Amino acid sequence: MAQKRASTAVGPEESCLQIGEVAERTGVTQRTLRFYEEKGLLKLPIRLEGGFRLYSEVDIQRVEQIKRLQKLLGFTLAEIKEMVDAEEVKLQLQAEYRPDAAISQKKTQLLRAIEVTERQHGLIRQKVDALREMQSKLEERLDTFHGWQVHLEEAQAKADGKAKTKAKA
Amino acid sequence: MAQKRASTAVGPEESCLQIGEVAERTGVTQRTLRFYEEKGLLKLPIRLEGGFRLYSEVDIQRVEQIKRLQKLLGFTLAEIKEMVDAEEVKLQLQAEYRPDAAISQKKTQLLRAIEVTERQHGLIRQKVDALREMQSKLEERLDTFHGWQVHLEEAQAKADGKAKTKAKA
DNA sequence: TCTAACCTTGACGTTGAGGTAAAACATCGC
DNA sequence: GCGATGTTTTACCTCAACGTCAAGGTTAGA
Repeated sequence: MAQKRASTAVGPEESCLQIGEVAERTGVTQRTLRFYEEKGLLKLPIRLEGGFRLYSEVDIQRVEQIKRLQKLLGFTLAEIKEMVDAEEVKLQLQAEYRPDAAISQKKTQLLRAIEVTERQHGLIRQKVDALREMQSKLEERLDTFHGWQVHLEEAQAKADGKAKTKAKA
Repeated sequence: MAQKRASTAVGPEESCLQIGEVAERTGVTQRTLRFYEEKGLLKLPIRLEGGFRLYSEVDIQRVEQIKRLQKLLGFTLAEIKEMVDAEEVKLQLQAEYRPDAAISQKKTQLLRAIEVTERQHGLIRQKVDALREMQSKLEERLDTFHGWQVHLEEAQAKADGKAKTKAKA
C-alpha cells in the first residue's frame, strides 16, 4: 500500500478513490476504466497533481450500471454511451434549472432528452417481450421434459419388475 | 435467376432453399450463414451434387432464433450454441423415444437437457428483472421530464406575456 | 455451347471490447 | 533519499463476429 486516501486535495465532499480501488470494487480492470473514459462512457476524472485519476462513488455506480447494461442486457458500448449521455443531459438540466435564461433552448434540449429516453424505453420493451416469449417456451419445454421423466421412470420400474419376477422364477 | 427450386433432388418434403434465398429471407449474409455452420450453430446442410447448400424452413427458423438471441438479448454465439445444442438433444430424444433401449442412458441425457434448460430459464429471468427495473426508472424519468416541460411552457408564457405588455405600453 | 447469375472455398481485413507489456513518473513509509 | 507499490501513457496483441475480395466451379436458359 503506497498511498492513503488523498482526501483533502480536491474538494470537501468527493470520495476520492484511485483507479486501483475503483477497479477492485467494481470488478473491472484499470485498463477497462481508462478505456471507458477514452470512449466517453466515464467523464474525465479529476486528477491529483501527479496526474493520478480520482473517482467518486458516483463513478463507481456508473461503472456498475455500464456492466449491467453490457453483460446482462447485451447493449453495445455505443448504445450505453447514448444512454449515459442522456443521463448527463438530465443532470445538467436539473442543475441549471434555476438560472432560467434561454428557455427555448432548454425546451429543445429537453425534447431531445425525452426522445432518447422514449427510444430506450421502446427498445427495452421489445427485449422484455422477446424474453418473455422465450421464457414461456422454455417453461413449456420443461413441462415436456418432466413428463418424459415420469414416463421413463415408469418404463424402468416395469423393466425392473420383470427382471425381478424372472429372477424369482 | 439462374436456378429454380431443385425440389426433387434430395427428399420429398424438404423445402430446399439455396443459401442466397435463405440470406435474403433472414436478412443475414451468406457469409454469416457459412460462418454459423462453421461454428456449429447450424447443422451441416445437405448439398446439391455441385456442392450447393440446401436449407429447409427449419433452418430459417433457427437463423431467426439466433438473430433474436444475439441482437435482442445479447447472448454470444457460444452461449447460443449451447442452447441450440440443448434443442438438438430434445429433438433427438423426441425422435428416439420409441426404440426404448438403454433407458438409464436416456434418463441421463434428459437430466442434462433439463439442467441446461433450467439454467437458461434462470438467466432469462435475471435479464427480465433487470430490464423491468430499467424500464420503471425510465418511466419515472419521463414523468420528470414532462413535468419540466409543463413548467417551461408556463415560464415561457409568462415571459411572453410580459413582453407583450411592455410592447403595448 | 455459351453466358449470366449463383455458389464454393480460402485468405485476409475490420470493428468492438478490451488484455498485456514496457518505460517512466508518483507516493508513501522509513 | 530509497525502495516498494501504484499510476500514466504508448503501443502492440487477441478474440469474436463477421466483411470483403479473389479465383474458380455450377446451373439454367437462350
